[in-house]
Amino acid sequence: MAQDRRQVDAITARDTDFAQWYTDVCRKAELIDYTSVKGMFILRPYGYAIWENIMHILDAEFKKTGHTNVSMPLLIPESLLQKEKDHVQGFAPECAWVTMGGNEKLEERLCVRPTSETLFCDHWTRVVHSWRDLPMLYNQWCSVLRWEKTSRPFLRHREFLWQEGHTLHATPQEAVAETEQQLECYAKFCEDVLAMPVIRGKKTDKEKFAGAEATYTIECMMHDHKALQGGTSHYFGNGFTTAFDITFTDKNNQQVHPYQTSWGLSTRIIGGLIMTHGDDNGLILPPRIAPTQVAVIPVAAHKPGVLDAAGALCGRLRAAGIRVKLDDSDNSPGWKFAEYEMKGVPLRIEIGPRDIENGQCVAARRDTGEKTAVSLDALEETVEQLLDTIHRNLYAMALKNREDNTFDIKTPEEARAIAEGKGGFLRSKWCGSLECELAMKERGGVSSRCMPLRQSGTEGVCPVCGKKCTTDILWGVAY
RNA sequence: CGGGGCGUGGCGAAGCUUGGUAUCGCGCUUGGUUCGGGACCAAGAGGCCGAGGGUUCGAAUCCCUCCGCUCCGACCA
Repeated sequence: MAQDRRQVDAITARDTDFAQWYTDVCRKAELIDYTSVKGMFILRPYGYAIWENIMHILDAEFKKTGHTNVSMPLLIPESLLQKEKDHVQGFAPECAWVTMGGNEKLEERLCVRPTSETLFCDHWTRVVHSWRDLPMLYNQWCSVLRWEKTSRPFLRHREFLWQEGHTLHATPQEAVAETEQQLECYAKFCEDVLAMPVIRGKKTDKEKFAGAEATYTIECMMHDHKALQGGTSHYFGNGFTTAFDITFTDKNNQQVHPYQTSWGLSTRIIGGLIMTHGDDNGLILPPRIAPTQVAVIPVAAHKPGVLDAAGALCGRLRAAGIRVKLDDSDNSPGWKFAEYEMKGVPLRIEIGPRDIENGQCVAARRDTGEKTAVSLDALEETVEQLLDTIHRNLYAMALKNREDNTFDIKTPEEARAIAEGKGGFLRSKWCGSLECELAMKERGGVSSRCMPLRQSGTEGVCPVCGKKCTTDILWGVAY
């Protein structure tokens, strides 16, 4: 891997200062711009193009499982937000409020939605009557607002884009199955499209969503060994539906409360993408999500035949369904190489007079830097293979990073030593008590990430209280 | 919200201690030569120095207030 040579001075070296590297990449790859309001970010065309691809792919998946899109209001009356007490306690500290309409003070202040459970519930009280109305399988693509104190591009915006799925079911079993199905949908998406290995797990009571009965998560490890929650799926039981008095008549002619779920994935995942795959030369985008999969660079473009050959090559790739961009600007080839590396384009193709003579082009992989000559006779197949190889290599490298940095720990102090050193996921047993979880934070400096769905089933002892228990849990430092 | 660093053409910086005509690199524009890892030459354009107030004959520079960015904490599905 020829990655030790940094081509782009403008980007801080990743291992020198990871946080600065991250910010540099967001800016230099033209993903994001700052605005005059703290915590509000602009997704520039290239950044938004990544989100558009995420939307298209996920939206199609949601529709395969029967979900439909809706659009809910931006504002929530305070009285509505307060109907479920755990929920309002969780969100009230970070709500922004509208108090004026024109020049007049509003009778009741309105919260800018931080999440829309209450809006969906309010709607459902009016439209759900019979078991025949269930399940309700709704989703919306929108932005929400949370008044965060500190903000970072993609990882923590005050306003961020996401999708929030909200569903209602006749039985708890059905609702739990929905929660699990959507978690798996996110996990597959991360692995198969974003080349991000994830751990499917369940949050502890302390870490679960305000108002939820159970919260499921996919946890990803970033290159700096910190954890990022990639998406969540919640099972609500009938807590909200009881608080909002949503009822339906079941098959036995009984009035009962339905069971509810919600699940969300936000632009934060783009931050995860950057921190999972990026390197010293900038962003690296996995091929299946990259807005541009192949950048074609003509070399000595002024010489006869070069631009034509480059154009023909692009046409063939485009016809094969590959997202390709021809850069015929008058920047030098070297400038273009650096530019597309910074922007994480997975594959670059160079074509110059020498190649044309030999009936070939040169393909350069973004992940390894490796250059190979590609015969024009086998162009489409070779490019498709290379893109596929890049996806698998990115996944494998991310997985190796996670496996190499996951450690078994026996005490909170052992956890602290690792967390304060190189960091990583820390694996132990857990007795299930809040006291021990808090002690891990206090003495170990780590928070619980999740209890993996795939449990070993073995018996061990809680690292804090020493009680015998079987639950596997992962700890770590999170974004 | 606490502690540190920072704010000067589009970007990155120097100038501030010791007040006196706005400086450099990159980028941008035009023309020419180049073109296989961020090319070169020449000529240009572009800045009420984050905002507001004060001190002074005079403020990028000194003093106060505010805002923003950033890092570390706290907080945060």
